[in-house]
Amino acid sequence: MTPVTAAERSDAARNRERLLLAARELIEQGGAAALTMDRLAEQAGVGKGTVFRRFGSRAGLMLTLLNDSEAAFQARFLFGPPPLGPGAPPLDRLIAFGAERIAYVLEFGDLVLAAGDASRGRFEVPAAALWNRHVEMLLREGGVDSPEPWLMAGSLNATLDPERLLHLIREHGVTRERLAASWRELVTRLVISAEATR
Amino acid sequence: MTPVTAAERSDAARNRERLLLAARELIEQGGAAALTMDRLAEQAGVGKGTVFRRFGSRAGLMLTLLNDSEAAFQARFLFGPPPLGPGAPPLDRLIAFGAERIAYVLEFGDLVLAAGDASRGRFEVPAAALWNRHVEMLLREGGVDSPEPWLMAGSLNATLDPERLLHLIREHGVTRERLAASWRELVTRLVISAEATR
DNA sequence: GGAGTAAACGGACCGTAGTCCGCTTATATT
DNA sequence: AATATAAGCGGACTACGGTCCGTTTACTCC
Repeated sequence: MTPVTAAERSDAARNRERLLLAARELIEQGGAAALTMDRLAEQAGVGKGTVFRRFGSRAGLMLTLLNDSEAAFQARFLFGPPPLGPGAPPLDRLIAFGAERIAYVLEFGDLVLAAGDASRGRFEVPAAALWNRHVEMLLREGGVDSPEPWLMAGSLNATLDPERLLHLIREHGVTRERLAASWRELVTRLVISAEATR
Repeated sequence: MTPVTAAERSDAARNRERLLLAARELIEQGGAAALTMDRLAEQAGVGKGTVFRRFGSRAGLMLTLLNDSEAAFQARFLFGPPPLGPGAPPLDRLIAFGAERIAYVLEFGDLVLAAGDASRGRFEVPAAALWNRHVEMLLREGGVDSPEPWLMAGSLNATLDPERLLHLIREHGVTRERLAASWRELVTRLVISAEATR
């Protein structure tokens, strides 16, 4: 039986495994900065062209490396237990969403940063569209009836920009808790404003 | 009389003029993308090392090129006529501030983008600290008593991130007016929330 | 098994930002 | 005017991300 999508050639599959393994090794040793495309190719015993054929760009590679944890994060806010997942009041879910994003950025810092370096900008990340829709939905449920909910949600998400968060943490010593509290204040005020004008 | 700060050597001054002139020429011809450090050095008839000695980095050069217009912008919101400058209600000034920033980013698009590429991140831009303080002040005057006004102001400014704005405009066809309206809605809701909890 | 073919491969190559260091020159001092 | 010196200069050099294209190889069909 011929597969609908052409099957991956065996050498391609083998090289993908090698590359992913080598990438994780390099990062474990020297952080994301130590992962250059040349070194990766060498470490994996593969030509440089192969690396780019596989992942498109350095940012694409980082995205692939983050894929699992990103999927897990998405599953948690889409289907997981409250307050992050469904079942809790929208404001609580919004607050939890921000706190979890901050924790996520903190955990994978450099990787997330490097993943955002795609030439077409860090707003092309497919996941970003999902976060936007999620925040948009929670805002609407929270009574924040915006004429342009998509833009409003985008504004809120811009607030969680990894570069900004990491800059505040690393250069200004701001703690994760303070960032989460600031996010909480922001979204709470929005919901309050919706209640006030009802 | 010896100047307090060592005077600039005459050849250095001459080269600075040459470089700035050449930079504006290159940008006029082919946009910011056409300004590479090698080309700039060649066009100005100086060595590459001189370019970097003068401006530190490509981002530093862009910052220098933007210096005048940035100073003008600052003067307008600090001392200019209302509603941007002092004299108008804080909410009106906030709204105007966002609208003007958006217009600014739109006008100098690529330059602003390139200026944010500094290795140490686009939050080191000295001007950013000023915008933050300004927004912080307007929030306080508007009754938004935040436990961490600095972070709250930073969040709002993150919303005006040039990369985000330009992405929305260029890739999604969002107009300046819609962006300004979204900003207006955001800050208005914050002020409303302050009034509601008074 | 052999031939045909499209996918995958590899590494030389390019353009870029940024560094380094031996040389040059403007300026201050006498 | 001669000298000293530190600021300035230039361009070869490096590291990096990304592209290109001639060559190799896994799979398919007979």
